[in-house]
Amino acid sequence: MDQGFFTRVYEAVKQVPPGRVTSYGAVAAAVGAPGASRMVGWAMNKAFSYPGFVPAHRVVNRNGMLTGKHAFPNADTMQELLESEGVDVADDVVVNFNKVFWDDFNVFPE
DNA sequence: GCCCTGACGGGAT
DNA sequence: TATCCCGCCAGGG
Repeated sequence: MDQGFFTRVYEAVKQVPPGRVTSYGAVAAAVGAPGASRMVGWAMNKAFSYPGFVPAHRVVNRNGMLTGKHAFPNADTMQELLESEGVDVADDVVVNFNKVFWDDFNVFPE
């Protein structure tokens, strides 16, 4: 049941628990599209149009940098949300990214 | 229906 | 180790 590539990405991102962050590549691989990290970011941009809450702010690039903060109402919203969940962010970059990194996705059976 | 862009990632230099 | 270039897939003009 192909609900759409984006939907699959949203479901994966929604699996990320608060206080934890993941990378686009990890999500892409989780949905069965390793390398399509760009698609993940593109989907996140549309995440606000998706019903339900998609923690797009918990998805950063592999450097831990908040590259998508511009997609939020305010450029600081993404950072504020992360800090609010216990994720330390400094200069648009997740501190201790290696510690808060989360990739225990529930792999989809296809 | 073609071309370009886009919240990235990895390999090569 | 840092920087550059190419490739992923889908959407929009």
